[in-house]
Amino acid sequence: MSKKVRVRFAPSPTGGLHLGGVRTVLYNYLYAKKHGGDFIVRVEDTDQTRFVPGAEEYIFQCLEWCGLQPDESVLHGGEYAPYRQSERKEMYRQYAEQLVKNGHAYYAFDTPEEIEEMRESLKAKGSHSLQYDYNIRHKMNNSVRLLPEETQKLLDAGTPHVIRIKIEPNQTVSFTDMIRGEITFDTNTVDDKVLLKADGMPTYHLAVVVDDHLMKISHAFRGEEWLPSAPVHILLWKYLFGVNEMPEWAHLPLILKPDGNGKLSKRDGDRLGFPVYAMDWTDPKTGDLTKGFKEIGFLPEAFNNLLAVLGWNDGTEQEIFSLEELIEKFSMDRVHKGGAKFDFEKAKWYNHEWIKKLPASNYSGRVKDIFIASGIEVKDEAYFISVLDLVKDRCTLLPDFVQQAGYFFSAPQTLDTEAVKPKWSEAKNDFFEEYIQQLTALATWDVASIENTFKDLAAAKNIKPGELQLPMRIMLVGGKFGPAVFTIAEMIGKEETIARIKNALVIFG
RNA sequence: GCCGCGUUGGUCAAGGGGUUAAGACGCCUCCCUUUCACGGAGGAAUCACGGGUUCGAAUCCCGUACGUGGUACCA
Repeated sequence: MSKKVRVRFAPSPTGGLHLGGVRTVLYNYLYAKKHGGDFIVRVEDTDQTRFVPGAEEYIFQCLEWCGLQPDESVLHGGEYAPYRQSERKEMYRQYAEQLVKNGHAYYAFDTPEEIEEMRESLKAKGSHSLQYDYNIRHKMNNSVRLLPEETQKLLDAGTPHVIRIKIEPNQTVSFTDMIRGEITFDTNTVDDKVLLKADGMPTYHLAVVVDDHLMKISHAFRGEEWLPSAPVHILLWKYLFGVNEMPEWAHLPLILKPDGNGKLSKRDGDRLGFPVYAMDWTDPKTGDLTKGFKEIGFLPEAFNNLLAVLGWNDGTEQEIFSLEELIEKFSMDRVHKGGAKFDFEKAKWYNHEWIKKLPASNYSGRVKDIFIASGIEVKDEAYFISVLDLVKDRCTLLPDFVQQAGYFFSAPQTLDTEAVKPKWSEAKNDFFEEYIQQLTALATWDVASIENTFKDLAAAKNIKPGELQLPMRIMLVGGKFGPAVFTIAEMIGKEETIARIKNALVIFG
């Protein structure tokens, strides 16, 4: 029972990486790391019709951004290679044949049209099951009905065929799910799933069992959408390798759309204006770009955090967790059974918390890129980071820094004159004219000097300093936001401060 | 239709026979700050429904409703 923990994430490289997928990765990763095990990524590319160029590389880029590196994968190697199912194609047939030999599977020669016909007639009869199962398999074109010679003849002639699992009726299949406990199925409701397709590729059902066995997977975590096909997998384990060898299962709850009902999909993100994919994904066929969490300005720390607690918590009031803490505290039995609606507002809150929590140097590189893209030049790295640290309380998404810190690097393009003009007066104008003089004469340029000069002069002019601070802020910042105004003056320097006041005076006057 | 799984404020959720049913997001009010945030104090808002079991049910059991997933030679 002291089997080494080995878990796997098995994506199908068909497009963008959905946040639910990332959460599955996360839970796998956390479980593996907590128990000193291995995290494997196996590419499930058995459907050649759904091959999408670039999708596989993209998935690994997403994992890298999240900091969830596999121990074994297509990219990272490992002793159970290859990790791409298309490259393991030859391995699967023998298991399928073995099942046929043992009477647990059979060859089926039905064409798609014939199957369609079968369903139509079943529907016409008012049957509530349209499945290819024990009820109808002896009426179909397969080796259950055919004589062995007939079957052999078709096989020899190279007739296209699949191999289907033969589900015995009137049985009960049950297993223990780490999250849901005992789950039971009646085999009468399970259909004869295709195991090996006509093109020789396995379906997911065969491949997942064979590969989990070959790769010595100890725990299999996947989305709840797989629950209905679990009995097929259990049976396969039973017939092929024995249920004692079977990994422990956990079916993770789904992530639902925020409004209405149903699984969260890319479409919902487009419709509601938030990302669903981890990173930007461009469909190579249509050229359509779908925005990712990374690109709209999320921090990987926040992304992991918010995903981890969407369906899990440690039982305390803690909400902010680093990856290390998650590894330490994660446990599958505290994962929820029910699906959770995704709340983008809360997601943003997590990012805000992480921006505040982390030193700006942690993400200054990314912010710098955003600045450059906005046409703002950053020359002094240390100054840049100190500015970011000063304003980070005001930023929820990385691009917010452009608004919140841009004026430290270039004078505001526009001034919020409406905030000043109604109360503007000759006296205030005089104050600033004279303030410029005094600032120019200032020996030391620091917050205290700038502020004291301001207050002394205001007192001398008999104007409340408060009435002058907002204009001063608009002059330097352009709007009603930002940290203490004298701190800003200190940081942008004497020359720049005076220049901005002068410029504003022209506009206000 | 059939099968599986689920259901605590608008959302994420703690609690698993006796609690004033935590906390967070969002919303509202106030304090701090003559900016915006941060921070702090407060507020509105919840156990899907119906039956049991029990002295006592959000908690256990059974139904119902609702939701959700599956029902492919897709994963």
